[in-house]
Amino acid sequence: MPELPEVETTRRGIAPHVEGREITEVIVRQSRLRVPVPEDLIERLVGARIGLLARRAKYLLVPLEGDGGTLLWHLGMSGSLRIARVGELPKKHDHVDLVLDDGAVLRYHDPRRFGFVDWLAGDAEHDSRLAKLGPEPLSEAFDGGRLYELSRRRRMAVKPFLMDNAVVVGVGNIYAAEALFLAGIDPRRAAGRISRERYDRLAAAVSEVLAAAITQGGTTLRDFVSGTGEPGYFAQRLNVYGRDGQPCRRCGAELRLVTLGQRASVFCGECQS
DNA sequence: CCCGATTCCTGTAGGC
DNA sequence: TGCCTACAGGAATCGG
Repeated sequence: MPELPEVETTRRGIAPHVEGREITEVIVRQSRLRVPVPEDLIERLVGARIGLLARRAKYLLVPLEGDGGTLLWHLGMSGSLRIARVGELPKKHDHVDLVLDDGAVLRYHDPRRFGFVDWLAGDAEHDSRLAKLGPEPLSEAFDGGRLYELSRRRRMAVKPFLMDNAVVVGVGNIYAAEALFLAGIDPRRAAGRISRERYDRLAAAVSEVLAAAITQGGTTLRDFVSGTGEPGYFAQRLNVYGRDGQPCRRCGAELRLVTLGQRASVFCGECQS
């Protein structure tokens, strides 16, 4: 399931194949995604040239040179973008193709259709979905002080607090669980009752786990593959996510499973307090 | 304002 | 073997 490291891995994988290329054809096989594919997407894209790819939170930004606007792409939880070739037959759930002028095809696959591709006029930063996002977790704007200040007098559990995109972006269920384990914090603790020192450790753990996951090419649980088709290897490094009932890698205690904010949350009752 | 519940969707796993 | 159900989850939206 694509979180920030998987989106970044995708961006890096496809960028060399699409940047500077002209879009010659657009094929939409399924327009009913999380956000419907814009009806005028094809006419807006054909003939446009792709600029430098960017990422904001879990959104992939595909700028179109000149006044061509920007594609805002979200992979949802089962989406992937990969490079195919013209003539390669689409598989089930291959919803959108961007055919490029060198015969490459940027192909969007998404069984659960929680993702979407939308078109924005002009600068993406003004889009309402992006405007209210918190800082990037790997930027200097994100630190323990921010977590501490925003959490005062808030009673919600720290794990859903950490997954709030207004607090910090790109931290989904997998990496929230992993960061809390690394920081030794019980995911059930009220966000407003955690000390500044512990939030410093948590912010460092978030940055550490995300950077490590990007280095490993993301986490492949079932079917995530990068833009060039390789799986990610971070799954082997997971300490708690998906490991309930198994022994803690640090102390050997049996990992526990609770539900927080409607999300499965695994933690070690000994190492996290 | 805060926060929990609901919704979208389909592949997979587990029970019987 | 096959049918059925529960579950996975990002983020918008709704309601208390």
